[in-house]
Amino acid sequence: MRAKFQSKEEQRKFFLDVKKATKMGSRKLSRLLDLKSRGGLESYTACRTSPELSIVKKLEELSGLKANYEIIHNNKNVMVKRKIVTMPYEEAENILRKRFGDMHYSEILKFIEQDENLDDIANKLRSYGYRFDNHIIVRALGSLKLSRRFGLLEKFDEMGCAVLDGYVQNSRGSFLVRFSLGFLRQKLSAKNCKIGFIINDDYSKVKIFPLKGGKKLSASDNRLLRFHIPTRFPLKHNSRVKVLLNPKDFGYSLTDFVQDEDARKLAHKALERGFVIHPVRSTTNNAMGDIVLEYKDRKILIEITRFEKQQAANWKLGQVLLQRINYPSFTNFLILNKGVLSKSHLRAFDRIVVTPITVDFGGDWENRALDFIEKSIQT
DNA sequence: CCGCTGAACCGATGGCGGTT
DNA sequence: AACCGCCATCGGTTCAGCGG
Repeated sequence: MRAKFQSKEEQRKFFLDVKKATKMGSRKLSRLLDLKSRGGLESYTACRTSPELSIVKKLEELSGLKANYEIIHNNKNVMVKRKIVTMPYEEAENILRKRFGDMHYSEILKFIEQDENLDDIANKLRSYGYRFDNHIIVRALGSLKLSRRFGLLEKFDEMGCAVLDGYVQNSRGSFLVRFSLGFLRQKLSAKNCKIGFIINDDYSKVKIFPLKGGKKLSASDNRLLRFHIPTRFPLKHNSRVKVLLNPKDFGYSLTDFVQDEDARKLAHKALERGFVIHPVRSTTNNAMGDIVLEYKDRKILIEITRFEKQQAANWKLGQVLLQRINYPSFTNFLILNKGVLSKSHLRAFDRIVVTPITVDFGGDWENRALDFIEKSIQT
């Protein structure tokens, strides 16, 4: 059983008062109470833990003082819960600057960036002649480390970012965010890519960025990438977040992220002509066609198919209808071979406002398609 | 005040399986 | 290929206590 004081201050005051009243320090008091050492009394005085009830009672008897507390049954410790809580960044910076000075503080930051072990850093500081309480300093160091990782030092900026679908799940005390980016998976895991992340205000978007000394962006299986987010961030089990990343940060461009090969070719040419690639990546799942371009405030959804049989037109018709329904504000095009569409197909595409562009997929088909798109948008 | 240590806890990482 | 559910293990961080 433990004694729970009203506040840490009251607890500290009680132990100090007892020492004063009895004219004894922790050493003598511990001996009197038959304690193994005086460590416990020190911890109680420093409010690291809430005190054992029997000890408080004996101290009350000894000193004649009355303590104000409630009794906690079957609870080992009520004051300091066994839950890992990171020190706020500002507090950590304050403590470290005050204790080690600006110069050594920047050196500490360097150690953190190099992902040095916290104990190693503490020991290095000791080797400089500093003396300090591990309990506080290592926590402060841990705070610096995590604050960097959690993007607490960055501003949320989604300029130039690709937007991907992420899935959140609980995973033994932390959230696991997974997202699909097939081609990048192998490259990033080969590079042993470390990342930090930053979450926007309404917790709907997570931006990741490469960070030395960050956490690993690891592969979940053959296809998915994933990373952990601590439970201190209010995400939800089995929910979705948008995962944002700037391809440039990772040494890629947005066109590299285009999944379909023909669409990627088209995207390259389109960029040269002043089109912009829509940040939300087209996948088979979001029915956003093969690529979405932006041009003069228009969003242009393009589906590309090399099919030559007429049956293929039937199912493309269904596919683009789905795209029209999901993204009614977009302007839709279908790039395909000549002679695939019958007259009734043409009427159908016209009805659902999708413009077919026929090409031969040879020579410079990309620019010819883009010519067509530019022209049809201007009218 | 300070420093050390064992252990609890949790995050990171490696998987597996299955469905759409 | 994307989506989803879950497990096991390992090792780093933090806590609580002991003691200089």
